[in-house]
Amino acid sequence: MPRIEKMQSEQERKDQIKKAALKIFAEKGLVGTKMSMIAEEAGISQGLSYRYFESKDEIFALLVEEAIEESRKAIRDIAKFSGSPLEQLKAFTLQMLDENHRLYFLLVQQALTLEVVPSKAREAIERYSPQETIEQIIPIFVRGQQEGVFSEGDAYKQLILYFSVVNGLILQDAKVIGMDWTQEVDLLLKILMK
Amino acid sequence: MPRIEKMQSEQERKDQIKKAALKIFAEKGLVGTKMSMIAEEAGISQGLSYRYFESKDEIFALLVEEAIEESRKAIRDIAKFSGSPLEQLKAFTLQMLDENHRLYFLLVQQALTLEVVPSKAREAIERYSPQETIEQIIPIFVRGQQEGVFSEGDAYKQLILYFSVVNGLILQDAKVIGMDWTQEVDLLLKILMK
DNA sequence: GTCTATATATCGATAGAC
DNA sequence: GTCTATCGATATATAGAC
Repeated sequence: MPRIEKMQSEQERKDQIKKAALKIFAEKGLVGTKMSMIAEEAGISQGLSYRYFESKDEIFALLVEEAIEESRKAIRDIAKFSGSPLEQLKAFTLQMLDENHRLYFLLVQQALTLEVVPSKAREAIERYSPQETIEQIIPIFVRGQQEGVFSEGDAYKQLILYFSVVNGLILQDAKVIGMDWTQEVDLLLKILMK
Repeated sequence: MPRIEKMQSEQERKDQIKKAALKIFAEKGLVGTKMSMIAEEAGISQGLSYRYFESKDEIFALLVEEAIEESRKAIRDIAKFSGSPLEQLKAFTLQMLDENHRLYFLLVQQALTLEVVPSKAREAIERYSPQETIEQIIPIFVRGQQEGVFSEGDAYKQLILYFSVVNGLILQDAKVIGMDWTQEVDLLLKILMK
């Protein structure tokens, strides 16, 4: 008879470690994160993580892949969301700024920018280009342009700028003085509007 | 007779190491930067840096202080710059995005956000609050409001958002697809405008 | 399964040869 | 003045006790 309870526990343990690791990685980056920090955050001993994961790099790569998948999912969701182009972009922006998504975005940012990443994570990151995100949003933006809501001109260029701005805000949010950016999304969207 | 040539060489060596260190620190952060990376970037051996600087932390703290001084100088310059409030803010923004200033801004960002910084750098950073930057720009912004160029409402809040956005762009710039943000400053300024 | 103790690798910093 | 070799500290990863 299979001991389902035990299997659940193992998965829960893994999730517990991953959750702790995500928080620290997103804040401190790969090299800035020590396994002892992850262990402390998870409330376990330093050595125990290695019963559930092979290495620090493996955990990092795993989280990066999850983060990218989450990002893709967020883009798919925006298409389903019924509303004007402006409302769709606003909803997507709010989702990016959402507490649950922030850590993932920060992690990808770390992987994109800050360090020599493990080869597994490197591969995932290379497949995941900013262009990929933008290109899926272009149709929505163009529709907004046709309706006279968004500025004319190069859609790709404007969206790259916009999402750089949002990404930048997420990066800042963690540290800079407590401010609820979600209230300010309308200001950000002015970048794109006529 | 003093050997001026030798003294120049020593200072030049120091500057060479500092320049290399700034580039790596700005990209990788304090813990992500290895002394071997700095040495390689400067084209010297790993041990030689220690003839010119006491420690990695000392170089980092030194650069942070220089960066903050540069930032303060940029703010002083904007006041001297004659022009409309909009032109002044545009000039300041362009200066922030300028290649020569970017690395310094990135470094301060690293010190503000990513890690446990050496106590010397910590002190400099604590004296240098984002508020300090904002508060000096508020008068310019308010003048623009009175002239009907900028949006009404809380000047502090709007400027915090604006500079978070610019900081975010600088952070992205290093890695995201080659794009000359300076051409897009007018789009950014729309955040502040009516 | 979890912890403590330890082997191994890496990096900051120093010493010594040239 | 610069490099190479090495020490000491710290961190990753493993081994062994419970």
